[in-house]
Formats: sequence, C-alpha cells, structure tokens
Amino acid sequence: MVVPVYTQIVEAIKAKIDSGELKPGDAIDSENTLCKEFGASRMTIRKGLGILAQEGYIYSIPGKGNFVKKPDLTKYTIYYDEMSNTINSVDRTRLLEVNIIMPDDTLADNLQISKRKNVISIKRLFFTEGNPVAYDIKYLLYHRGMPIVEKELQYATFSEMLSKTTPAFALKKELLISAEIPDEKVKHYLNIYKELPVLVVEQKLFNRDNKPMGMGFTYYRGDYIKIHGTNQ
Amino acid sequence: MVVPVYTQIVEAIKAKIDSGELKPGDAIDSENTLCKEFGASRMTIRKGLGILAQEGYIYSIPGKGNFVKKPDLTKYTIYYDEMSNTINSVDRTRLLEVNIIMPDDTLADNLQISKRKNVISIKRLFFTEGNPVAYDIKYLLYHRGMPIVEKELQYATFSEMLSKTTPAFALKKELLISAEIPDEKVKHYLNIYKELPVLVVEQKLFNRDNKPMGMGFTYYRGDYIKIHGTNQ
DNA sequence: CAGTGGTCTAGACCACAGC
DNA sequence: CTGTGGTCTAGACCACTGC
Repeated sequence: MVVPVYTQIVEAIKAKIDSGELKPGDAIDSENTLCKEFGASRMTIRKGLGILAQEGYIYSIPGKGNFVKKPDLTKYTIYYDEMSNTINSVDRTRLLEVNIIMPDDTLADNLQISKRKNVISIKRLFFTEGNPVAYDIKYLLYHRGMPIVEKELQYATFSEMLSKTTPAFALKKELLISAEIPDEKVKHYLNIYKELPVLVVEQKLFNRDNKPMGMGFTYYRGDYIKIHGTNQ
Repeated sequence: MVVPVYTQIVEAIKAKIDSGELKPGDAIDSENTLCKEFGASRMTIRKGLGILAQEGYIYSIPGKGNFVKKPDLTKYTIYYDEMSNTINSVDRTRLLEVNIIMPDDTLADNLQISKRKNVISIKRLFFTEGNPVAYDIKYLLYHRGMPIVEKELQYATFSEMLSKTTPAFALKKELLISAEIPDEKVKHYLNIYKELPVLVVEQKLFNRDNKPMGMGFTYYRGDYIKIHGTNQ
C-alpha cells in the first residue's frame, strides 16, 4: 500500500478545491511553500501540480503562480464508431455499391477538391439481429494503398478505411450529429413505413495538414441508436 | 526561439510513429538509451515520454519498457450546453413551469429515489431570433441552497443549477443523444406543424459518489441543432 | 542476475511578475 | 530586486521483468 507523494499532493489540493476552501481564481501556495508543507522536493511537487493541471483543476502563470481553474462544464467525451453504440452493435453489414464518381458542388466543396477529381463512394447497410438499422455512405479521395477489396470495405469503420494510408495518429476527425426525416431511399433501406426519424452522423476526416481525406453520412433508425457521452 | 529538450523528444518520437517507422506494439528505446541518444538526463526523457503517453501515443509497462499504442479511433470530444451550439445560440428563454412533483416509476428509478420523495421539475422554452427552438425539462432533487429564484432558473444551464450546491469539479455527467418524433405538446411549443423530428439530449448529473442529482431532457427542433465533435 | 520503468532528491539556471 | 514558475541535471533506491 504505497501511495506516491505526488498522489498525496494531488488528493490534498483536490480536497481543498472540492470543499470550497479554494475557489476558482484563488492562488495555490507557491511550489517552494508546498515543498516545505509536504516535505518533498520541488520536482515531486511539480509532478503533483502537473497532474492537477492535466485534469483541469488548476493552471499556472509563469512568474505569478498556480491558480484554481473554473471548471469546463460543457466538455464531454463520446466514443463513436459507425458499427457499435451503447444500445446495440452492428452484427452484419451489406455492401450495396462501390462507385467512382465525380463530386457535385457540395461534395467538392466539402472535400476541397475540383469537381473533375474522382471520388470513391461506398454505400452500405448495417444490420442488428437481422434488421437493417443504418444506411451508410462514404466519400473517399482515392489514394494508393487504399483498400478496394470488398471484404475490407464491408466491415471497416471510416477511420479504419483511411488509417491504412494515413497514419491514424495524424487523422483529425469531425462529427456532426443531427435529427432528420429520412428520404424515400433511406426509408426503403431501413424498412421504415411509419413516421420515424433518423439520427444522422456526419463524419469528416482530415490529414495532419487539415486536408479533407473523406466524408461520410450514417443514417440510423431513430429507434435504434442513442449516442452516449460523459465528462470523464 | 527556445524549444525545450522534452519537446524535441516528443516530436522525434511522434515523427517515427507517424511515419510508420514505429508501429503499434513496437518497443521504444529504453529510457537510458534515449538519455544517450538525446544527451539528456533521464528526468527530461521521462517528461517527454509522459507527454506522449498523455496524448495517447505510447504506454509503459514497468519492468519491460515503453511501447507504441494502438490509437483510439473512436474517441471524440464535444462541447455541449443546452443554450449554445455550433449553428445558433439561444438568445431568449421562457420559464414555463416550476413544480414540486412526486416522481413516476421511471423518474424515481433514474434518480434512484423513493417515489415519495419530492422532485423539482422545471420546464422552459428556448428561443433564437424570436423562434422557439427547444423545449427543456429538468428534474432536480431538492437541496438547500438550490436556486429557486425565477431569474436564476430561467437562464441557468443544468450544470450551473447544480454547481451552486455541488462542487462543479465533483459533478459527473452523462449525455444521451437521440432522434425522436415529437409528441403533441412539444410540437405545440416548438411550432411544428409538418413532419419534423426533434433531437433529444438527455442529461444526467451525479455527485462524486455517483448519486444522481438530477436529470433533464432537451428537445431541439431538428432543423435547428447539429451537435459537433472532434477528436482533439 | 541485469535491465526496465516508477519515484524522489537537492541542487542549478532561466525568463518572467511585480514592486 | 525578490519571488514565481519552467527547464534540466546527476545521481539514488525501489519493484518488476525475464533470463
């Protein structure tokens, strides 16, 4: 049962903040003062403060001191890929079409390419327990080494498709989540006969230089998906 | 133009990972080896490795070494509060009702309380440029010090309502995002006369001990909101 | 056993705040 | 000028891994 000194420092200062003894904007004892208080070296104190900073509890101003931060009440983390979510998971996919297309104005705009460049479009259906739950369409700029084997395309998530040609760590990604009434084609694919909305997740992937590598839309039956987030 | 040594270490190793020279699972040179390679002390090397670990590039196994991590392709960050989003922002609110109620089965279950406990319910309408864009309902366990002044309730986000009585840092929060067809009441409040879905954001707030402090539902007109996330 | 990462120390020099 | 945080060093001891 060894608790590192820096952990004790973290817990002690967290306790002061959570109890209200230290309020946002308040200064924390200086590092040298903390050294004396905890009987630790400055590097150990700084390790503790670094953890508090990383967790969003404090920030530092060089030459001034360490201060209690106003918590960010609006930040959440979600774990999303097309195939799995908190309620159900996709257990089967069907590759509907793979085409080489010329982008229309909107797509060319979004991918920041000329309308005469070729784009790969991939349309898929996702199933859970035999029922279609999502219609998925992706647009990819063609790159050497891109998976064009059906098997690879059929089961890959968007990130996986591109991480073969772009180092995954360098991928920047964006999500847009919205609610829509499905058009007739989507209704047909998803067996929607009554009034039922779709949850639309639009994904965009960029390389390290912010150049768009692809975009995609996934249309989920509204009664199938809930996207889950936490502030952890 | 001073670049700390540890930053150079971070960049050097990132470059090796991004270029594919180091692949997930590969071992990184030992800390002592890196000391020699970079002509730096072990603490400085460890500072660099700590940053790489924190950014998700590497992980370490005591007694074995540091290794390249498989990137988490599914993690996104969203910034959400009821009043603002990437497309528009709420510029006016109307407090519809504040009531003390007895929870029904579902609510008592969700808040983990007896059905005989009292709960505050707050119903509001959010407007943008004169148009109703969201119907919002919150359920709060009553606590001393809770804002009951209309003005405070009217403009507060959920986190703000509770951060007066619970230290904001200790708040755990959950989101559930889904698409629904609005019921007649919501349709009426949001001036929906045609087929238009709502994006529903369900929020739950917990204190540090995972005790639910409140829950809420916000029903946004589908043509009003898109929730935005990135992997940053 | 030797090598690894995890913790910790007691110094040092620097740039910057504020008086 | 003093005090602050930011960087860095050259050691040390520990627990763990794998031979």
